Amino acid sequence: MAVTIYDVAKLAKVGIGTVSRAINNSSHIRPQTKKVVMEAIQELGYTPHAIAQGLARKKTGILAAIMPFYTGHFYHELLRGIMKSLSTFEYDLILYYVDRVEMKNNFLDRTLHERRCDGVLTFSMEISDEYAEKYINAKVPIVVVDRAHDKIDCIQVKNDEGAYSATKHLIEMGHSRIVMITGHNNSAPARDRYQGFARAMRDAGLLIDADSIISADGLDDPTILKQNDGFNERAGEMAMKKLLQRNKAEVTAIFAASDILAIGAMKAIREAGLSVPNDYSIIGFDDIELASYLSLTTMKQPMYEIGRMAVERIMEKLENKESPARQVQLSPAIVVRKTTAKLV
Amino acid sequence: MAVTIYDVAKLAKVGIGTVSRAINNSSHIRPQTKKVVMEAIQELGYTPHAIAQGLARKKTGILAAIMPFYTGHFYHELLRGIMKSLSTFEYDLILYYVDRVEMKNNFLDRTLHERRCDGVLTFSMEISDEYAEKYINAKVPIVVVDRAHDKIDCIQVKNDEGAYSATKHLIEMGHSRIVMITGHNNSAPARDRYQGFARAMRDAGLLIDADSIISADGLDDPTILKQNDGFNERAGEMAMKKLLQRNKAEVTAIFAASDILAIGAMKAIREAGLSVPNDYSIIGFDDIELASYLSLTTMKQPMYEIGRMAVERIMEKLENKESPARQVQLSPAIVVRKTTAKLV
DNA sequence: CTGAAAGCGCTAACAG
DNA sequence: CTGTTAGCGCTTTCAG
Repeated sequence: MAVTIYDVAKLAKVGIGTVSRAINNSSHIRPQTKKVVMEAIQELGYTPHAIAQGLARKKTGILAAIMPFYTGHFYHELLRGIMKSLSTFEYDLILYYVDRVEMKNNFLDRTLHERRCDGVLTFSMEISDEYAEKYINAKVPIVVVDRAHDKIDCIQVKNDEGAYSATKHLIEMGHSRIVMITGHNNSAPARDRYQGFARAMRDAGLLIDADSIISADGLDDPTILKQNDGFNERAGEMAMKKLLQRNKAEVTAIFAASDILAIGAMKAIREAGLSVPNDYSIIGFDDIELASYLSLTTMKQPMYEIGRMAVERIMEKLENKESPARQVQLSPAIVVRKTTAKLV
Repeated sequence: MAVTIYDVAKLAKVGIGTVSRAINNSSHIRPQTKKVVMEAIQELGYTPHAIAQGLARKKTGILAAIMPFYTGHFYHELLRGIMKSLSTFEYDLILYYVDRVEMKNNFLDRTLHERRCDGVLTFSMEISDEYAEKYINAKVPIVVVDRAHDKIDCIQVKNDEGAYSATKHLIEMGHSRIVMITGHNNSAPARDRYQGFARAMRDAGLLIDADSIISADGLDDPTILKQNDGFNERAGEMAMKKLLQRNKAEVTAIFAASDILAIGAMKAIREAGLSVPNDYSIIGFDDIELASYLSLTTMKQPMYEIGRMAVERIMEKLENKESPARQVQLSPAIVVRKTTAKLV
């Protein structure tokens, strides 16, 4: 058997309570006593049993991160920010990867009841009012990333504003016939980004109608919708193909609601023998790693920063469970590369 | 306070032992009794306290994954395989992200002593004999991924064989002046891949000398080595620049020991006003996501599969701690895309 | 300041 | 089959 607090106590000739005080640097212990205990700990190579501590302290030192599976691009930076920040707080992270929607509630329930973690972070997942309430009642701190909820803490980018800036950039480049390519209409980012797009168009006095938007919903291939709310490469490709067939309209620019959609669209453009930005200017959203390699102009979401903030926020809530919910919104920044150009 | 096993016992009018039997589907319980208990559990919405279970059972239901930080590319697929497989076994995963080498031993020690997890997976990290021994003595199952050790379980790709195939592909395309660009000479994959490269050259009766390899070690910029053992984009770029300056040699093909190095090299080639595969054929190693977007010919490492196997192997060891260490090696497969061409 | 003792919530003998 | 009890290893009163 491994060495326990009793072994240390025996060797140091003190009670186990004193050992506990020594390792939890309690102030109620004489420096000299502490020294003796520490030496015994050294000698035996003792490390507290995390699970036993957890049970006694009623806290685990663990956070849960529930995130969707499909898109590696986005989440790596987020994770980096989270892990970096977490190490400051001496907390560990359990990863729950959701690859089918049905699993979502399962994980939410587990974090709610199993008490394996002290708090939870969710990513790009709608949280229903029902679950929001459950978390509040159970007093399990939660922060929702990349999605909004007015009753609980959340951090996300200003989707509306970002879409507005993206569209405005296109307009400033001289484009007036602009089409938005987007994912599943039902998803919150799709809706918010559409609002920003439409607002920018209206503000510039430009025409906007049903033909101004091609969403994954309208595409033939039904499997397209399944993956990542329709924000996938194939959806972008199919949407662009659809646009290319509608050759009547003199569209000159595309606002893609995600980089992946933009990449799919560019593929379709290339395959049609056309080129970017000569035939079409295109701007994406996210600034995933691929974007820089493909020189895609896009709206940058500060993923690393968001990850960091999410952790800091949840640590605050862990300190003070009564701290009222706070909705944080960050502004995405435009990154101009080579897929957008002045209309000649 | 949340509902405990005592509440359930009281409501079901049984002892807590019986409740325990019911939830752990023990065979020593009358179906009728079990039914009553289950109903009580339903009614109260009881979920066992994972930490308390862990303490009593002496197992946590958690695996630790210790992985390096810097390269998102490689690890996403690996994680997917792991998580997918893990869900089959009802195990959770704690992620330890190593972003400075000094942290490595810290995490190894923690998994060894803290007993927060039942087993550990390490990735792309050399495990010293000292630690290997510690794991064996402590009887904590470990499987080492993407690195070898003869005393403990490990899974990796045949680096030597992969490099051989890559080089052979170049040779079959008619190239004879081939240079290998690689990371830190000290890293095991760099060494193994060099062996494969050299063997292929020799087998084809081709010249191989000091000029045939440019490693990150020989590069001016010292920061290059820091990141990911010299397997980074900048190192690839600098190495290629160095080669381009050495214009005397009529090198026509490059074997890059990783895709990221290849991408860096291609950048340098492009910036020199040359092109791939016209001026240089280039093949990478890994088949990261970017590779397909950039049409890079490369050696594919079956990451998802490796992740799956790592989990399966560690579950076996969890079942049977005496199971002898096993070294598994998978063959990488060539993926021919557009950066390699016949020499004309 | 420090030792003893009472839990934390559950599992696993041990009787019956 | 089932209730009771003794831990699992640690924290935290509670006396002293």
